[in-house]
Formats: sequence, C-alpha cells, structure tokens
Amino acid sequence: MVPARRPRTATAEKRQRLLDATEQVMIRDGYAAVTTRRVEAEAGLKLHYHYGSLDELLIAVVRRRGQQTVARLGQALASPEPLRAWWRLMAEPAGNRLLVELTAAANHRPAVQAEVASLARQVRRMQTEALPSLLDEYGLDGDEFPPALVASAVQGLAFAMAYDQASGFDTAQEEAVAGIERLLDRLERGRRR
Amino acid sequence: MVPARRPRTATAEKRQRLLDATEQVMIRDGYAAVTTRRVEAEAGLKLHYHYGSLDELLIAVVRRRGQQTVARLGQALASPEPLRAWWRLMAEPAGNRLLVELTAAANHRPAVQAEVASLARQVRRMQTEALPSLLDEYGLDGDEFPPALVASAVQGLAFAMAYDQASGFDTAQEEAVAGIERLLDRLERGRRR
DNA sequence: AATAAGTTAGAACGGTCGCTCCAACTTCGT
DNA sequence: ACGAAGTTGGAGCGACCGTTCTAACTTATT
Repeated sequence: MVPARRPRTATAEKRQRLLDATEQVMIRDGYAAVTTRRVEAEAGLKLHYHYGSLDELLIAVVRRRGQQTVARLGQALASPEPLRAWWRLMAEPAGNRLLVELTAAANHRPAVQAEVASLARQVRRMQTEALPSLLDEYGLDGDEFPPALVASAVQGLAFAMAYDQASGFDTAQEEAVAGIERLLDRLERGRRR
Repeated sequence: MVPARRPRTATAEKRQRLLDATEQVMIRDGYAAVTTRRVEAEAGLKLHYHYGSLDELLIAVVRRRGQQTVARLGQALASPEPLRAWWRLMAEPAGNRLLVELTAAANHRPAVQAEVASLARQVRRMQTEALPSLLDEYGLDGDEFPPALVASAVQGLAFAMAYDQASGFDTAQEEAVAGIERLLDRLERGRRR
C-alpha cells in the first residue's frame, strides 16, 4: 500500500517507473501479459508496495495517459494547423496500441472501464466544442459534417490506420497515408481565420 | 484431437456450437475469459476433443467469421445501395466487438494474428477493388479520395462508433449516427450508374 | 554510530489456467 | 443384442496468477 507517512523523494519517480513498465509490457505483449511478476521484473520494483492492486495500477496508467492526451490535444487544437496537429496526435502508433489494450482490458475490469469511459468523454467533449468554429475556418458546412461525426471519423480513421500498420496488415497504407496528407494540405491551405 | 476416421453426423454441428460458445464468451466477457473450462461450460461439449488447442479454436472462429463477412461484403457491394449496405455491415455492434477482442487476442497469439491479418487483407482488397467504379458512380473524385483511404475511413468510423456505443462512452452518438445517415441519403440519391 | 522509516526479496496461500489421460458412457452398423 | 467407434466426465499435471506476509535490506536523520 501507499505509505501513510513520509515517502522518500524517489517514491514519486518509482511510481512513474511502474507506470512506464506497465505501458511497455502492455504495448509489447498485450494487456493479459500485465501481471504482478512481469511488471515487477520490468520495473525492478515491488508492485504491491506502491500500488495496492493491479486495478489501481491500470487506473493510474489511464489517468496519466489521459492527462498527457488532454494537454496535447489542447495544444494541437490551438496550434497554427489545428487539423493536422490533431490528426498527428490521434494517429500515434504507441498511443493507439495502448488504447486497444486498455479498452480490451476494461472489458472485464469495471473500474478501468469507468476510467477509460470518463477519459473518452472528456476528449470527445474537447473536440466537439472546438469543432464548430474550426469547421467554419476550414470552410466546411457544419450541417453536412456534424462535429460529433467529424470527431468520430478522425478518431476512427487514425485508429484503423495505426492498427493496420502495427499489426502488419499491409493493406495499402501508403496510399491511405498519402491521401490523408493531401487532404490535410488542401484543408490547411484553404483555412482562413 | 479431431478423430481420424468416421465422425458422426452431429460432429460438424458440435464444432459450430463450440465456435458459437466462444464468440458468446468473447463478446460477453472479453477474450481473456475464453478459457477451456468456460467454453466447455457454455457449449456443453468437450473442447480438446473437437479442437486440439485454444489457438486452433480461435483460428476457427476467425475463419468462420471471415467467410461470413466476405460473403456479406460481396452482397453489399453488389446491392442497390452499395455504400449504405457496406456501412451497415461494418457498423454491426456484435461484429465490431468481436473484432476488438480478436485483434487484442492476436497480440500475443501469433497464429491468430496471422489469420486476422490475412482476413483483413482479403476484406480490404475486396473494398479497394470495388471502390474505383463505385466512387465514380457516386460522383466522387478518385484522386481526392483514394480507395485505400475511403476503405480505412469507413472501417475506422464504423469501428469507433460501434465501440463507443458498446462501451457506453456516451459521446453524442445520436448526432454522429444522424450525420452518417444524412450523408448516406445524399450520396445514394446522387448515385448514377 | 544509532535509530527509525521506507523499501525489497522471497516464500506462501488458494485459485485458475491449458492440456493430457483414462474409464465410462452414448451412438451406430451389423 | 452385440461390438466397435465416437464422445464425455473428471481427475490430475505443472505453470502461473493476485495478493499477503515477514524478515531483511537501504536510506535518511539525528
């Protein structure tokens, strides 16, 4: 359990190392490989001293990742090329791989499920709030492309492409990536603020 | 193991029941819940007599599902409203849920991974082959929307929406669904062959 | 140097896993 | 009715699981 009194200065960093190790194992071998002994071996630390249970550890992973994502999404949406920055963020292979595993793990870990759902809602809200004015800047009709749909589309497309790539599906990725880049170029070029 | 000589007539049906049970458990409790004892309990059958290993069983699940999907995709792409039919097929909740679990399971089961990848390639090929003439019918520019990109987009969007729905993310799904339906209406209406 | 607190190693617990094995049961052709 | 083949129940194997526990080790403060 987390010590009740005076944790050493290195303790915070140790907890981070445990989260790093968990992500590593999860990305490399899948969520089912995230076991006490394997995470401990990867981190060289005692799991149950720093986190009370595996659920607690996984929730901490979701939370940390979520904070990073929220911060970076905010920066992306406020950047000079919001759409491109947004796309780049969502298309990151490691993040998507982790997302697959976390959502799969959440299926039979209700506590994790709640945390993932809460994060998903927050991210989606940020997007749908930013989108109306953003779509306008890009000259897109908000009726034709409802914010919720655009958000789902960006998320889903990034997810699909990252996953195909990570899994070596070899499904003509170059063509799709090139298409996206061309689309982004065109949209960013035609943007007016 | 699979009997070497004369399986009874009911044997084929029993193997199907095992696949049904596996899908059930997978959809209900996630792929990690697919264990010998649980599948046997669900099916009321002896697993290792009909399938030599869990890997073999999972591969059979992928194969059967794959054959169904390929057949239905072929029908969809040849139907009166190809785009809408395609979308409906890809957006099926149960299928997507199963796909999530299978891809997650594939992460640490190389044999399953190979089977899923092979199916993904086949499905994607069907789509990218049908798309050029299809896009033309719908009046869409093939340069602006490369077939590989459209295929990824349909797959990814369906995946994202089905997953949000299944996980109870509650991320303004109605708006996105309504947007899709309107888009499909418009595209199907403007189709000329 | 001594003391106290943070942290770890390693054993141990009950439980579940994939898979194997064999005796028993069911089904079927004769 | 009988025998052979298909199929199952249930025990059992070694392995790994999450978690708890205690004795030892490390580190910081006095």
